[in-house]
Amino acid sequence: MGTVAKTLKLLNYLSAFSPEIGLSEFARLSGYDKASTHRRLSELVKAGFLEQDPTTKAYRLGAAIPRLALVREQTFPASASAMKALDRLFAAVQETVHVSIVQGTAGLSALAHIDDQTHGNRVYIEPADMLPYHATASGLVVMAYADDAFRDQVLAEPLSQITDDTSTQAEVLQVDFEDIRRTGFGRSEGGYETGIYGISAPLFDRNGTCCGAVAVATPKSRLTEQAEASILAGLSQAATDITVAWGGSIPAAVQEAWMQTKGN
Amino acid sequence: MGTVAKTLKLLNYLSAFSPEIGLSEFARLSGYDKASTHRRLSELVKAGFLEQDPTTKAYRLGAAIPRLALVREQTFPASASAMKALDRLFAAVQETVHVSIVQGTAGLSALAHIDDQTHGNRVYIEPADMLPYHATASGLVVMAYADDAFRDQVLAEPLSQITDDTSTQAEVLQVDFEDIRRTGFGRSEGGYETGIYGISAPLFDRNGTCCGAVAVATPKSRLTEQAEASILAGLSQAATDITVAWGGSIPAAVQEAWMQTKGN
DNA sequence: CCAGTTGGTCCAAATAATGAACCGTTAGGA
DNA sequence: TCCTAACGGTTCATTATTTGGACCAACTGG
Repeated sequence: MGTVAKTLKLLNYLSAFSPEIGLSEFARLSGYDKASTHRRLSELVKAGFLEQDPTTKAYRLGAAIPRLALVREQTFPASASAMKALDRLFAAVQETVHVSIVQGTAGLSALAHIDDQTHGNRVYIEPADMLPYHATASGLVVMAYADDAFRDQVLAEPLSQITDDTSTQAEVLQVDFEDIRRTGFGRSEGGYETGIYGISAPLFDRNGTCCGAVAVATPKSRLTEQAEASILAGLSQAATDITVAWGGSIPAAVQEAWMQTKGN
Repeated sequence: MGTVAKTLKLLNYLSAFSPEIGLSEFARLSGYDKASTHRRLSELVKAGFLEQDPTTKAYRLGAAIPRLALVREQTFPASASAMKALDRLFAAVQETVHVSIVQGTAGLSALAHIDDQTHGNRVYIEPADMLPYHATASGLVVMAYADDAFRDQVLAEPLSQITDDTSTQAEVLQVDFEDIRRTGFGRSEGGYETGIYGISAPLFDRNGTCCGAVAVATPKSRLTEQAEASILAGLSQAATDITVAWGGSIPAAVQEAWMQTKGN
């Protein structure tokens, strides 16, 4: 692994749950010594990717981040266009919805979300949280439409048991992937949070690669047949809208799968 | 310069004007050979900071960027809180307004902006664009309140002549800085764009460091005495609001300077 | 068909990263 | 009060990585 990769990996330890981390903690998390870790952190600070609290000495994400995000969003308004489609989807299903994008083999991260505010029993999405591929509807649908090399790489690493219902065996997941490819929708029943049912549809970039997913999360109790039909229709519409807005197109195989599934 | 710094510098060549750059162009811009540049770009792609168009082979900002931006914005909602203050400022002055933050010695970058839509003759802000310290009202006010080491570092590099009215002599700027510290407001008359008058106020972080600026840009023709008084009042209010929202506070010296200036 | 461009690769030489041991400081406990 | 253990940070001989000239294949315009 190159020096740059080791250095940038440090940024991944920062999250909404631990937005500030000190030197020793970084060293422990990364498995490197304090000297190397300190030099790496200093370089990230110099580049504006981190900034250091002068009193607590802890490191947090720096000013270069929002700048680069603006450049990307202005060039390629992924977030804005996703939000428009999410608005429509939310209006149709009245449940928590979100769009997430592939972050290498590490997982998916939520790019945009609308939280259900109407029901008492609702699902929250933690934005910028890394979602595991094997335990979420979004992750499963991305895996199902990813190329073999990517899938093998993800499955090669140990799959964490997040809830009692998480599938951690590659063989079981392979069967799930076939189901997903047949229906065009990903599903996860309590694999990430107990009692939460997730349904997802894949997003494709201009190269035809599956680069993310749009998903609805709902307590299983509210998932009537009628609600599910509305969710499936909304998801395929949203996935198409977002994919087109991103310059891609839905593969014919996926469109056919959707037609068949919704026809039932 | 460390390998990481050289690698991350590549990201700075991407902007709203050239959102995609190829290998040879990167090598030319960075002054390094193609072999090293290629390895660096590949590492950034692996880390998700860049992605490569498989047909044109050009590199653009990757999916890791929006994720980190969300983490930062969720931890520390700089953009959201700035936007609230900008809304009020815009309502008061009815001219193009923006908030920009320090990006090391490279310049300032716009974090949020509201463009004037009402007038025929209006000023546009290019978000995520790097604003030079010596040629903008925002840059000048930051320089005036920066520590000597930072100011010397910026002035040590050659100052580009952007318009005919740009001041490029350090001695002239030093006088400007004294004016700014006396009034509490930065000013630039056509230094960045001919005919545009900029007025700015400094923002301070929790360490008391000047970390950005809020500014109003207007055609000089609309800058009546009355309009200017309204702008100065709006700017000091907005600067205070944003600084407080960011966990900082306006130094007493700046508050006094504002009082005196507005009292005239 | 050539000259000049593009993206990308190879490998010996040059350079930068590494980490055990170290320092100064702070915080808590006996 | 002392003692211990944590913290952030630094030093420097050892070690591993980066570097860049030369090279290749592919494409483009004359």
